[in-house]
Amino acid sequence: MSSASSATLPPLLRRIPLFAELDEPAIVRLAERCVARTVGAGHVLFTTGKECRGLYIIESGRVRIYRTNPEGREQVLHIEGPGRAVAELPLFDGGPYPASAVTLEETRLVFLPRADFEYLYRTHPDIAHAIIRALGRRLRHLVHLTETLAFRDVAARLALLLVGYAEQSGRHTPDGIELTLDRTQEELALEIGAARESVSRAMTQLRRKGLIRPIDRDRLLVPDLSRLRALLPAGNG
Amino acid sequence: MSSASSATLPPLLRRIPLFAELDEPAIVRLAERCVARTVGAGHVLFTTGKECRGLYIIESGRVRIYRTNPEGREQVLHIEGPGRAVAELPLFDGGPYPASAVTLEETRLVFLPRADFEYLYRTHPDIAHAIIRALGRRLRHLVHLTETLAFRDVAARLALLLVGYAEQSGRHTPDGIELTLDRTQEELALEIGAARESVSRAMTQLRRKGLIRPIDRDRLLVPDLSRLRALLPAGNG
DNA sequence: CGGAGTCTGAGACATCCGTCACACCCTGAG
DNA sequence: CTCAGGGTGTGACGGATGTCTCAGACTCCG
Repeated sequence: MSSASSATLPPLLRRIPLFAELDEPAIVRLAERCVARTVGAGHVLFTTGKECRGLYIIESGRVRIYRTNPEGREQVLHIEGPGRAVAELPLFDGGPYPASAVTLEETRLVFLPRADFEYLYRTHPDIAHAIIRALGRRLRHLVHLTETLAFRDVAARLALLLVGYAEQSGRHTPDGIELTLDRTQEELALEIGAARESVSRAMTQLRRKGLIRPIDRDRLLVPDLSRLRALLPAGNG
Repeated sequence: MSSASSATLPPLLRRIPLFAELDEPAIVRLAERCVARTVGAGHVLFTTGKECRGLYIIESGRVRIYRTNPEGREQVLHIEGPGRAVAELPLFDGGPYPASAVTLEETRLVFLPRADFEYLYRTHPDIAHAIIRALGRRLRHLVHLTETLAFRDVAARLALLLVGYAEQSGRHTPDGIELTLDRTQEELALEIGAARESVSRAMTQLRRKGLIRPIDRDRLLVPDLSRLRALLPAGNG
C-alpha cells in the first residue's frame, strides 16, 4: 500500500471513466484524498456484513464479487475490471457490504474514503448520475443472474456465460467466433453456481451437440452463436 | 384510467415517501403531470424487454415483479406495496424493463411520464438520492435472493420467507409470533423458486420439527423465531 | 343439500446435480 | 528424465426436487 499524493495520480484518475469529466481543481482535490495501492491475486478487499469505509476503483486487474454460504460454497455475483468501481451501494445507504470481494490477479486499486466520496457526488451531480447508472447495470445483471439460477440447467447456464464472453471478447473468424477462456472450469463453476464436474460434463454436452469446438487448451470456437443462444432464456442476451 | 389534475392528488402524492420532502410548487407541478388509474387484480403493467414509458407509484394495492422463462415458469423478484415506486431502474439508464409486473389485487397507481420524472430528479437532488436508496434496497434484496436460490433447499427458502413475514407483520402472542399468510402455496412457491408441491412438503417438514404450527386456514404460529432462523444462511436476516 | 372449483397433502417416479473417487494429461521444477 | 501438482474427463451413487396423479377438505353458489 502506498500514499498517492504523488504527481502521477491526477492523470491516472482522469483515465477512470467516472472521473473523466471532472475539472482540474476537482481532480487535484480528489488526488489528495485518494490512496492508490497494488495488491496481489487472491487479496480479500472486504467481506459480507463488514462496514463500508469507502469506494474502490479498479485501475488494472480484476475483482470478483461473491457470496459464500456457511458450508463454504460460493456464488459469484459479478466480476469487475479496469475503470469500474466496486461497492458503491453501501456508500449510498450506509449499510454494510452485501457481498465479499477478492482480486483475481494482481490488481491496482484507487481507494476513496467515504466522506470524500459523499462530498464528491453531492457537489458533482454527474458523478451521482454515473453511479446510479452503475448501480442500474448491476441490478440488471442480478435480475438476469437470478433468473438463470432459478430456471436453467447447468448446460444452459454455461451456454449463457459463453455467449456473454463471445459477445464481449470473441474474435470473428471464417469458422465462427473464437474466444479465449482464461479461466479454469473451477472458476466457471463458481460463476454459474455449479460444481466443477458439472461444468466439465456440460462442456462435453455442448461439444457433442456441435455448439462449441475446442481449439487448444484455453481457446474455443463457437461455430454458430445463434444455436448456442437458443439454449438461453428468451428475451435477453 | 382517469386524468389526475384534480385537487385530491397533491396530498396523496405527499403521502408517498419518495415525494414527502418536496415543496408545495413542486408537488403541484408533479400532480399536473401524473395520471392516476385504478386497475383490477391480475393486470399486467409491463413485461420484460418492453420500452419504459414512465414511473409507477403504488398508492394502494400490491404489485408483483417477476421474470418468466420460455416454459412459463415464473420467479418473483419482489413484491411492492403502497408508497413504493416500480420500475425506477429503466428510467435512469434508458434501457428496457428488466422484468414484468402484474397487480396482485385491485391497485391504485400514479403514473409519472419519463420526461417529467427526469426533470424532477435533476432539479431535486433529494429525489435522486431517494431513488438511489430505493435501487440500493432492491439490489440488496436481489443479492440476498441470489444467494438463497443458489445455496439453500426449499425448506430453508420457505423458512427465510416466513421469518421475513414474521418480522414484518407478525403479532406477538404468549405462544410465539402469529402471522397471517394471505397467499396460497402456489404464490409462495413462485417467490422462492420452487414447485407448489415442494412448498407443501416443506411446510410439513417445518411442522414436524415444531418450527411452525398451523392455527387455521390462513394463520400460523411461529413458537420460536430463533429456531426458524437457524435454518437460514448465516450473516443476514 | 349438492356440485364445481380451489387449495392442500401425499405417493410414485424420473431427472438433475453435487459429491466422491479415480485416471489421464500437461507443465514446470529438480 | 522423473515426479509432483493442477486442471480435466468420467463413472457411480444418492439426495433433492420437479412432474404427474389423485384424494380429501373447504368455500361458494345455487
